[in-house]
Amino acid sequence: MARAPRVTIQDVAALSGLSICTVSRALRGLPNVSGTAHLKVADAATKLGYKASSAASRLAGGTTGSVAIIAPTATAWFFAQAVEAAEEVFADSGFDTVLISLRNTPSVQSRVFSDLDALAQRVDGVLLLNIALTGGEIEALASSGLAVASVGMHNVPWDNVGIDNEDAAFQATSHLLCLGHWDLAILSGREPGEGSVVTATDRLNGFRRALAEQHLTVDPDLVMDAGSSIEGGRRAMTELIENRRMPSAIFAGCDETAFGALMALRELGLSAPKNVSIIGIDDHQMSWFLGLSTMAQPVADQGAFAANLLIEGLQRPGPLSAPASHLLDTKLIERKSTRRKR
Amino acid sequence: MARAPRVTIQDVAALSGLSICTVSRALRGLPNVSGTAHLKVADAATKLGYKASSAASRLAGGTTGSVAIIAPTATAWFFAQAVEAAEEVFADSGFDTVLISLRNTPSVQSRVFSDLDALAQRVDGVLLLNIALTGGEIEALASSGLAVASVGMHNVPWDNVGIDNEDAAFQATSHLLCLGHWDLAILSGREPGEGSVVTATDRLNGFRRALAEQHLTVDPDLVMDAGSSIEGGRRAMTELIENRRMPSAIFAGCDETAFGALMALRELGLSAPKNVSIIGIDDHQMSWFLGLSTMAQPVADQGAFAANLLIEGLQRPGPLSAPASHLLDTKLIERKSTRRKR
DNA sequence: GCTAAATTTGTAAGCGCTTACACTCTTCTT
DNA sequence: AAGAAGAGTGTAAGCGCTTACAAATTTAGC
Repeated sequence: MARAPRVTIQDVAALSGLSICTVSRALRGLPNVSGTAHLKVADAATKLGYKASSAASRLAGGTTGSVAIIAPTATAWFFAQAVEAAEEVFADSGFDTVLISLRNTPSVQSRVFSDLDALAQRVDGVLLLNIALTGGEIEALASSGLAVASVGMHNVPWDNVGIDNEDAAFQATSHLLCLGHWDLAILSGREPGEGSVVTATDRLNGFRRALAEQHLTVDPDLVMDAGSSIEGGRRAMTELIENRRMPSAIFAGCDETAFGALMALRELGLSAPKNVSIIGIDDHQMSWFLGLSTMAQPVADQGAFAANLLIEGLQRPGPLSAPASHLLDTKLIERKSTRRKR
Repeated sequence: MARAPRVTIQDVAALSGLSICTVSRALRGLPNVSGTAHLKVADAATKLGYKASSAASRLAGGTTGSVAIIAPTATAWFFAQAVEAAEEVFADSGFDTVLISLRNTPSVQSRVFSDLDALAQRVDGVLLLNIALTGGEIEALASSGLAVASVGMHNVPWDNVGIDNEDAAFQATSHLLCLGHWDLAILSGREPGEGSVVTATDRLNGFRRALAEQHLTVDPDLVMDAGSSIEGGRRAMTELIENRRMPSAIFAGCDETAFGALMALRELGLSAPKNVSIIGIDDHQMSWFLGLSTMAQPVADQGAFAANLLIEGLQRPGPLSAPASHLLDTKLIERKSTRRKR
C-alpha cells in the first residue's frame, strides 16, 4: 500500500557519491564525464531502478522519453498491425508509447493538432499513421519542435515510409483489366464525416491511370466513397448495386472494404467472382480464407521502419536532414474473387 | 520558426492583478475563489491564450497525467476494440494513454511486471486487459501505489469488468449439445510459448460443466490448445483432424480461433456445418459474414467501463474501496455454422 | 617543476506550476 | 460591539530535472 517513494536523481547521486549534475550528464551520455563516474552512475541507477521523471525533465528543458503514435483509428486491421510493430521498436529503445486515436473524427483531429504545444510537452516525437493533414497542420508540426515520422503520407517535410499506393492501385486495376473487365467500379475514398485518408487519393489516381492507359473512361457513378472499414465497404456496395448499377469488376481500396462489399453481395444473394470480380489491397489475414485477390503490402514492416526513423531523428541532433521517403514493395496475389470476364 | 515565448501563469497573474496562486486555483475551479477573481482570471487567460504547461503541473502536482493499458497483444480483434474504447475514455478525461503490448511473450510480461516501480513513475494507473498474472505480480501491483482496473480477470484486488466466461462457454457448449452433438472438441487455452490467457481456463470449465451435466465425459484427445489467434485456431484444427479425430462439433474459445478452424477445414476440403458444427465466442465483425454461430460479448463496453473505473479510482482519494467485479451480458447468436446432428 | 590549458565535477538558479500556511477582510455569534 | 469563524488572497517552498558558471582537478607545455 505504501506508495513507493519516487526514486529521484538525488538518490542516484547519493548512492554513486556524485553530484546530481554529474549524474544527469552521465545518464544522458553527455561529454565531460569520466569513465569511472559513468560506471558508478550507471550502477547506482540500475540498482535503484531509476528512470527520470518525464515531466521534470521536460520542464527543465530536456526530453520526455516518450513518443506518440497518432492513428485515424486503432481498430482497423492496418493500424493495429502497424501500432504493435512500432510499439515494439519504441519499447526496445526505452521509449514509452502514447497512443492517440483520432477515432475517424475530424473534430478530434483538429483538437489534437491545434494543441501541438501541449503535445510537445509530453512527448519527444510523433509517428503519424496515414493522417490526412492540412497545410496548416503540417506547418505547425514542422515548427513544433517535435520529431516526426510517418507511414503512408505524401509530400511531408519529414521521413515517411509507405508503399506506392498509386502503383498498387494501378496494378490491382490492371489485373482486372487483364481479365477482360472494362466496366470497373472503385470503392475507396472516405466516408462522409470521417477524417480523410491520404492514401485514398493515390489509389483513386492509380485506378484512373490504369483505365486511361486502356483508353477507358471512369464512370462517375461507379466511384464510391467507402472509407476503409468493413461497414463502409458494405454500405458503399449496397448503394452501388441498389441505386447505381452493377459493374463488371470492383477495385476496393483495402481488403476490409472488400470484405464489406462481399458481405453486401451475399446479402443480396450475389457473390464474387460469379456476379462481379473484386480485388483489394492489404492481404489481410482473412483474405486468403475468403479467396480475395489483393495487392499484398508489408504492414508491420512499415510501422517498424517508420518507428526506427523516428528514433533516429530523435537521436540525431541539429536540424533535420532532407526528409526521405521509403517505399516498400507490394505484390499481386491472385485468388478466386477475380476471374476472366465471360 | 521562432517559437513564441510561452505564456505562463505569471503573465495571467500580472494581467489580472492577482497572485499566481489565486490564478492557479481559479483556473482549476478550486473553492475559495471569489466570483470577481474568477472572472478576472478567466478574462486574462483567454486574452493571453494561456494554456497551463502540463509538464509543470504534473511535476508540481505529483501526478503524471497518464495511464497505461497493458494488453497481451495489440493486434487481436478483442484487444484492438477494447484499447480504442478505453483510449477514448482516457483522452476525454485528459489522460494520456501509454500502450504496452506484451506481444504474447512471457519474457516481456515478466520484464514489465518486475519493474513496476519504474512504471509507477511514469503513469498514475494501469488498465489490464486479460493478463494472466502470477500471485507475485498481483501483489506487486497492489502495493505499487498504482491505481489498477482490469478487463476479463478474476480474483484480483481491484475493480474488474468482464463477462461470465464460464457461463458463456457453458451456453455455447449447451447449444451444441441441444443440437444433438455429444462428441465435442474444444479449441481454447494457450499456445505453447504464448503468455497464458486468463479467460481460457474459465471457458474450458464451462465446456466441461456443460458436458458433465449431460453425463458426458471430455475426451482429452479433443481438448486442443489453440491460443486465441486465427493462426492458432488453424494449427489446432489441422492437428486435431490429422492426428486425433474429427469430433461432431467444436467449441472455439473465441471467434478468431473459429476462423482459423474454418480455414483449416477448407484446406482439407471440409466445411462447417457439413462435416462439423462450430461455435465461437465474441461476435467478431466477420462472424456474420462467415455464418459463424457465437456467443456475442460487448467488447468496447468492457474497455470503456473498465477505463471509467480506473479513472474513478484515480480521483477517489484514500485507500481503495472493496474491489468490485462487473459482469456484462452475453448472448447466443445462432448462425449457420452449427446445425442439428443427423 | 611551474604555469597555462583542458578536463571533470559541483553549485545554484531556474523551468512553470501546486500547495501548505500565513494573512487580511468579511460575516456571524452572544 | 468584541471576538470567533470563515472566506478570499498572497507568500514562499518545493516538485525533479537541466544548465550556465564557478571550482577543483588533471594534463600538457616548455
